[in-house]
Amino acid sequence: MKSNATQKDVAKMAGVSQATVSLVLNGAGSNSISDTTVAKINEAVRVLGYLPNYMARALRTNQTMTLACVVPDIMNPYYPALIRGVQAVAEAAGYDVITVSTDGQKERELHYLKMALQGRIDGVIGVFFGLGIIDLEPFIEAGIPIVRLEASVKRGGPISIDDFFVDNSQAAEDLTSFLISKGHSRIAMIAGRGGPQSVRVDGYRKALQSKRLKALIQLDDAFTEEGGARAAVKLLDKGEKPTAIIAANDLMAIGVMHALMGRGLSIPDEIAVAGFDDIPAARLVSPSLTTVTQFQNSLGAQAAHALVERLNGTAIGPGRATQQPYRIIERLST
Amino acid sequence: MKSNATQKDVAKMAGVSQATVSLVLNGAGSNSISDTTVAKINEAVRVLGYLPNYMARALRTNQTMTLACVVPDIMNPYYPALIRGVQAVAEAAGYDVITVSTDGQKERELHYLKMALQGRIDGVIGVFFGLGIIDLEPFIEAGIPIVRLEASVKRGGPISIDDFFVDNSQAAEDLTSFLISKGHSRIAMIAGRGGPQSVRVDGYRKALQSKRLKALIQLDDAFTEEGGARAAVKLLDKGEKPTAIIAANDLMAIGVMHALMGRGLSIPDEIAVAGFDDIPAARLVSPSLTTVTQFQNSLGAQAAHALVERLNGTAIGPGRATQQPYRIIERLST
DNA sequence: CTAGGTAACTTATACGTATTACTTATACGT
DNA sequence: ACGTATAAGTAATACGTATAAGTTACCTAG
Repeated sequence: MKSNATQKDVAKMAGVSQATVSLVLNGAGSNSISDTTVAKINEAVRVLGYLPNYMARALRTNQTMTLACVVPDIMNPYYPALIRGVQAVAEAAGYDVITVSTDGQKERELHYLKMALQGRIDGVIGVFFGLGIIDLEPFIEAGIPIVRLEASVKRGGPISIDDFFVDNSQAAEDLTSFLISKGHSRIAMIAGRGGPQSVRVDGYRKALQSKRLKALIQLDDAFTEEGGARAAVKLLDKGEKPTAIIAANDLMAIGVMHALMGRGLSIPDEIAVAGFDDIPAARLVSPSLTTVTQFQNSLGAQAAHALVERLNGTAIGPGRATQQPYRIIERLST
Repeated sequence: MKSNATQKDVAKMAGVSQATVSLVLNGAGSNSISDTTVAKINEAVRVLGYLPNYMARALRTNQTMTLACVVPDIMNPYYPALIRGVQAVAEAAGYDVITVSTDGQKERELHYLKMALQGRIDGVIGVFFGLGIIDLEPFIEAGIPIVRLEASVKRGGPISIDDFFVDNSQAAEDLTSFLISKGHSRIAMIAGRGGPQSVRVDGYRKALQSKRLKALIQLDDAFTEEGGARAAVKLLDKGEKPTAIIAANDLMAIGVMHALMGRGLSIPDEIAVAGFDDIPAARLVSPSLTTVTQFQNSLGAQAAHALVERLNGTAIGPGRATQQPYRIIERLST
């Protein structure tokens, strides 16, 4: 278990002091070190395979050049695209990204935020289900920049947290109106509880109210395919016969599709189905699923950009809230 | 930007020395510190909201309590399940897990391995496409435990890298035989190049040879849905008319299914389709996809377990190679 | 011929922690 | 009463780096 070469080792081999080694390795040419010395040091670095000790450097500089990307569930196909967007921008700016999965639990969200306070990360991009602005404020005050990804309209307060939000309520309203314009009048909604899900339900309600149509909502605890299937079965067992079903996310929508097929109902002829998120599987199911994309990749990239701006001081002052686009993607399920 | 409280601050508030604070916070009761002092220190910790500085501690102890899980592509639905398995075991053992995506590029794989040499992580669990045992050896010698996840039979050499492997060649052979037993005799295979893909092609070849059947292979560069669709179209355009198609992974299989549907061919009546990996979408497509699961969650868990054993010294000595199970999951596409 | 400027370094120190070696004071057995 | 053992803590140091503050030797302007 031979430990790594240190600057001291390099210095000894090159016949100089440790400080000189450090200067050569970091000094952006602004220092006065002779070419021959630089050459000797570089040679020693090469021979010894020197790599800087990350911990020592971070301790000294108080910078880790690492960001955390905090998401509720890495197994939910919505998030990997987001993460990719973050990684692309962050790495271009010289930051490493570590990804962590919280299950949407407040405790785990806090756990990872505390990693920042312990000096392990320089900043955080996150989708927070459990934490509100009050929980986040201490971190901001401690100098940890945070960028949030949100599902409803935000306004940007005095606290310097940047928000990127997609107006999910409006999106749900649009999607519902879209179905109405297609001739549907008995439209049901299937959703999980809390978070973005309930925001989407609100939008659905609004669209129906404006047309004086009746809302028909079936909730389930799980945001998953199983949850969607369960809710669909419950709905049908109640004797309801909607001509269209909106699910609060694609996983649930796919569950709904299976439940309907299981009952021998044809999609979209007897019942149309639509979802949210445009996960990769939405294109793959048959019939392909009509859904709403939030351009996750670009969303992640912009969030990372904003965070980097905070970190390098390009952006200061109060929190900015930026609206992001969505788009209905019509496929064969409607 | 107020910085965090340190042990020195705690010590001052409690009226003791920094060393005492450290002893109280880490000493597992084996130290002789009076109850009243312990109480004073704990109170000060609480009031100041003290959190240990991770970097300083890691520098001192040479341990980060962090593992890296290195996978080729976080957007490939095969991996999140694996990662979850790793996380569960690692966190139970007190380790944090960071996940990184390499695109299967040798350079990026090396980059993350070097993070370990820089003292940023204690050990690595990885799916390496670009790196061989020769590339890995220096890291082992530097004391970084590595556990590999492999797609073909490994034997466990003198170097203490632990391998968990699924015999993908045998799995492909079994899957092919399964289709033959279902009465198919013209079976085509669609695959990407290199890595596990070619191992699967080998198994397919073996099964056909033993029955004196002709192999029919169509390659594409991308392991994705698009790649699968492209290859299927090419195959059909050649005038081939297989009764079954095996794709080297589920994403490609789903692409194949779309291509076939696009041509008005019914699945499985005219052409049966099977894939590999049992990604979540495999259950969701219609018809649902016959595939081979590798029990990714359990695979990840076992790999993490082995790594933790290396880290705490429970396991020493030469590399162990452990075979892991697979299972054909028959669904409606065959 | 000297003041001072600069090139090319080195010395010393701090970051926050863990840990070893040392110092007291008190208790205890004989 | 004396030596020793133990409890309860402190002082000092090292981990590897970055950087501020010197220190030389040499060179040039006046």
